[in-house]
Parts: sequence; structure tokens; C-alpha cells
Amino acid sequence: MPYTAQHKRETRNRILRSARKLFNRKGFAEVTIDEIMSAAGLTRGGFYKHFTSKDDLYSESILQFTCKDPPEAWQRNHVDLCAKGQTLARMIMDAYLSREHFEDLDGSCPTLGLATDVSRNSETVKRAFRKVLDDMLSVFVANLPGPRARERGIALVSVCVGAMVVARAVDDQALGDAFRKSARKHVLANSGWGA
Amino acid sequence: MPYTAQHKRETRNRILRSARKLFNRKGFAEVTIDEIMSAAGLTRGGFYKHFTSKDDLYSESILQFTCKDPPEAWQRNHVDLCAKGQTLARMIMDAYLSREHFEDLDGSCPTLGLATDVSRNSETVKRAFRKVLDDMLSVFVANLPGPRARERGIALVSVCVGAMVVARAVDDQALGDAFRKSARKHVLANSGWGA
DNA sequence: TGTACATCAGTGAACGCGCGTTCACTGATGTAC
DNA sequence: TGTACATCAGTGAACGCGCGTTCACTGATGTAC
Repeated sequence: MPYTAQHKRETRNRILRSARKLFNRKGFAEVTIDEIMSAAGLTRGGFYKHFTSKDDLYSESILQFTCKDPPEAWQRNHVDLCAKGQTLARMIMDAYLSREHFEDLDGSCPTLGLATDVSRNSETVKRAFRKVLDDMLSVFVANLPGPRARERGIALVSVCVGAMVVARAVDDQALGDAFRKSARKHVLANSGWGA
Repeated sequence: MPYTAQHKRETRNRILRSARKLFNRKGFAEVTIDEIMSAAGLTRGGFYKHFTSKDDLYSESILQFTCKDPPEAWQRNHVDLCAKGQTLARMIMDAYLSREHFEDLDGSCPTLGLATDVSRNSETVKRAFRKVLDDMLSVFVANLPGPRARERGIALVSVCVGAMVVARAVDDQALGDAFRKSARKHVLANSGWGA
């Protein structure tokens, strides 16, 4: 057995990380396997030793986002807010609607960069997307006091996703900021997560 | 002058309509000029008599959405609700969040089908997107009594867009419905547009 | 401990296909006489 | 009114390029002796 299993796992992860970045930034169709592999320090041909197809890689790379290995900006935010004793939901919301997240084309949440892409893709990809979304939703719901928490959580997740998606799709920086900020205010006012 | 200017205009519109449908359904990259042209009853080569490039066509086809030539489903909804004396904002919100709109892959609003696509495209395309969005936003804002109408309008537009984008990206029909319905309830509760 | 071997991660050339765009052409139509 | 002509919308073959995937190979590494 030349090369340890661990070695292979590490290479695979390297490909996965470079894929996630590139898909996030450019969308599925605009990224080439060549690009992904050289960003991972490898060459084209080796790709199929790790994945069966580009589609396969796509859903795997979306799943990669969850919990483990979150983008740096999120971690930083996380620590900052933890210090102030905020709830996890509040922290996620703030990180999600932050300018940093808005600008982080490589590392942002797939719900933001790949949403309409995913809606045209396979069930496998959609399942991966749902897992990421469920993560966010369940944190929101768990931190919502009062009745109909799930229903309200869904509405608040919608505000966050909608505002960020629109902010990125618009050619007007100020309008984008307005979406992020109004969304934040609205969520705070409707959640009891403090000012 | 063989062929009247009107003839040319009509052909151009035919191409534009077929392009809008196909882009909406499949996104920019997955649609070929061949497809668009044959859907319009023409052949590949003639395309460049009407548009300078595929990118050019893309922004034009997004602009096509506004006001004039809205999808049938919207018109039907419009008439129904008009009869009940609802405000225009309420009507648009209901149409936007309807199952019909959710399922109308060809005719739906570009804010819903093309959002993340647009965010990676040229300034021209983004400008077209903003025009469509502004249409929706201004109707919402105009129908919002009380202070900070614009800020609240932005939040409500975000709920609508976010809910629909997520609903389409998820592999779970029921979850999608929950997003549409929770969003609708939330907008009604925060707008004073009646139950 | 040192050496021959087997494995398989990684290489890079090649294949095949599809797509955006170009181009020489055709033929339908309006205009001038 | 009828006919020759000029225009240009529309045709379809061809070009060139890039990309996903395949494949024969290389060479680094762990294992058996």
C-alpha cells in the first residue's frame, strides 16, 4: 500500500476546499476542473482518482461548508460576539449580514452564492443545500422565544438570505448596504435578540 | 427597404421572449444560442443581425420582464385580486409567493430565478436586475403606512425573494411550501395589507 | 538493515463534443421606373 | 399595372476554442523477504 490512506484523504480535502472557493465565486458552470486542480496544486488528470464527476464534486463541496471548516471571517465574528455574551443565533445573523460576508466571494455561505445555481441542479446537490440551510434554520428556531418559533424562524432566515442575494445582484453599493442593514434591523426587531 | 422595421422589431421580440424563458429556466451558461433561436422559429446564424453577443441578449432579456409583457400567471392573479379591492402591493406579494409562480420556471420574476447568476455578471446585467427589483420595491414602499417605509419595504422584499429562492433550491417540497407560507404570513403581519 | 517488488496517486497528452461566432449565400420584399 | 433592381433578414456550413473525461505512463512509497 504505497501512500497512506491519510495522504489520499488530505489531497481529497485540498481539492474539495479549492472547489468550494471557486464554485462559490464563479458558480458551477464557470469553473473548470483544470482550475480547481491547479488551485489545489495538482494537475487535471488526477481528479478522477478522487471524484467520479464534476457534479459529484459540486455536491460534496457544498456539504463541506457546514460547521467544520467555516470561513475565517465567520470564526473571527464568532469570537468577537461570544465575548459579548450574545446568543449563537444573533452571532450567525450578524456574521451572515456583515459586509465581510458580503465581500467574501470565496468563503461565503452557499445559500448566498449558489442558491439559484442549486435550484437547477440535481437532487443530490439540493439535499446538500438543504443540510446547510437546516443548520442555520435550527439555530434560529432554537433561539426564538414565544409561539410559532419555526414559522418565525423561517421568515427570518428568508430575510437574511433574500437581503444578501439581492445585495450581491445589484449594481449599487448603497442599495446593497441598505438591504443588509434593513434586514438586520428587521431581524433584531422580530426576534428579541437585543439591539 | 425590404422587410419593414416593424417586421424586424417583431422578430427581435420573439428572440427576446424565447431567451427570457430559457435563461429563467436554465440560467445563463446552460442555454445555447441555437436553443434560443430555434425556440423562436429561427436558425443560429441570424442571431447576430439582432444582438451583438450572448451577454447583450442576457441583459436585454432581463429588462424585458418589467411591467410590459408579464407572465400569464401574474395577470390572472392580478385580475382576481383587483376584484377584491386589494392594494397593488398585496397583489404582487401574493402573486410572487404563489405556488404558481414557484412552479413557473419559464415565466417567473428574474429576481427569483437569476439572482446569483446576475451577481456574477456584468454591470449591465446588474443594472437590469436592479430595475426589476426597484419596480417591486417602490410598489411595496408606496403601500406601507407609517414611518421608515423604505426600510421596512426593503425587509419585506427580502423576505419574499429569500423565501422563493430557498424554496426552489431545496429538495423538499414541504419545506419549500413552509417558506412560501411563512413568508406570506410574515409580510401580512408586518405591512397592514390585511389578512 | 537493505533490496526487489507491487501498488496506485498523480501526470499530461489526446479525444470528442458542443458552443459562440463568422461568413458567403439566398430569397423575400419594398421601391423606382 | 408590371418588371428589374437593391436591400438585408435569415440560412446553414464552417471555424476555433475550451472543457470534461480517458488513458497509457511514471515515480513515490509501503511491504515482503
